[in-house]
Amino acid sequence: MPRSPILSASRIRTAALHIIDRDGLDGLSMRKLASELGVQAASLYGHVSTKDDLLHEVAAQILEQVDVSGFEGGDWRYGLLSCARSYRAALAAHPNIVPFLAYGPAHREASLRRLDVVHGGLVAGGWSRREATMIAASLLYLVFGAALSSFSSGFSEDQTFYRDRYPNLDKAHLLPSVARELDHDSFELALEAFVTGLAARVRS
Amino acid sequence: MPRSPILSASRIRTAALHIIDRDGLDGLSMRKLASELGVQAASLYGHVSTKDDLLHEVAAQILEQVDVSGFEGGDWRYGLLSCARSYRAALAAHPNIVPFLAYGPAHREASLRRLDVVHGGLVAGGWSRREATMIAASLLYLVFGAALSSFSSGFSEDQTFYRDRYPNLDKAHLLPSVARELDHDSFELALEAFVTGLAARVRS
DNA sequence: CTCCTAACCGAACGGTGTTAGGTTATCTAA
DNA sequence: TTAGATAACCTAACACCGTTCGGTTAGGAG
Repeated sequence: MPRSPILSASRIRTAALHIIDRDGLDGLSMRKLASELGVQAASLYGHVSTKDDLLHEVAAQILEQVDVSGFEGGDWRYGLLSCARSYRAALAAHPNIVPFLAYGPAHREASLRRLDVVHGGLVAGGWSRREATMIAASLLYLVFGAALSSFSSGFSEDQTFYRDRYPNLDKAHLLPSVARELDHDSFELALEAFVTGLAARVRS
Repeated sequence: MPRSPILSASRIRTAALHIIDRDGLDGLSMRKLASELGVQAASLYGHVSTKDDLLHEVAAQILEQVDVSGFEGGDWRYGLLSCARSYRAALAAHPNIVPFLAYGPAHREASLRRLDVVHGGLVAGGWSRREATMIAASLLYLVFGAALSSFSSGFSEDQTFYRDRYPNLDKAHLLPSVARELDHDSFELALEAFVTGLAARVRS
């Protein structure tokens, strides 16, 4: 073999994700990525076919961490809760890439595999196929909505900005310092209310 | 006054939204926008400070259509349901701009004004301020999640793609032809389950 | 020692958002 | 009627982007 490679698909993926986490999705450029790897931009294309493709690979890597094993016990409620929490945790670890992840989850192998498990678990739990599809979709709504429109990255650090303008919002709990906790609690509230509502529906 | 203007902020906004609806968010460039307005790209900057700013103006215009008057009757459940439906309808009318809309809704004047109303309506309905904040956040999760990770733009038209690969997903109801209806029904399911779950919580 | 070949580089193409400075057309004031 | 003011638009350019083509280089295989 000629020349030992200093690049690899895995190293590129790792560096790309690091840049995205640090500089945002728009902060990732092939030139910057190459530069941080000690290489010229053109060299990347020996390992990655396209920037879009690279992003999909990074996306798949993140989605691999979503755990749907909670459905194995046969309890669809526990399956739903644990899967949603795992999903959210995976997204919350890399919030900057969520907008990309949210675009067309149904085209992603890793996403479909998990969706299939969720769907199967729901049907096994007594839901119709159509209902299972809708519930799985709702789960994605919640998870992606929570990861995307989170408070953490939403409100200004300057509390006085909200004072007088929005009488109901001028509260300390909107400060970014507690926003992370609020995001978590809001997601838990939404998730539990959703599952509770589903359970109520199955009983009637 | 010199020379009658052929450009205006409003005309630019309208054309921009039209391009976004037709060609997607990435399909909007200042040069293309200018071209469709019969003008050179630089001319746009007399009416719009920045492309990002233009997008925010378009976003605000869309958010203005969200109706939160449902809270006026004093019934927080109805308020929540009607506001969520109105919100989703506004987003679903222009799905391509949703990824931009989802990014930092808390920085947008129009969004905050509505959030304030929702928050107030929930507090008036007996929820604590913190609970009201979390419920409002949950509502955004649902609405943006539904608008963003919708089935309509998710699954392949080619049904055979899913056959054998994902045994639980190989169903006719995943076809894009019915995906729009499925999206709507899934959102309704999620929304009603969520509100039902909240009502159950308030009763206990 | 030579050849082969994979890994990387330099330079370029067409595209992007944005800006500085110049032109043009119309309205106002003398 | 004409001169000036000025808003609206344009030309040209900058720095960046993703991507490609053709070349160079380093190291193992014969």
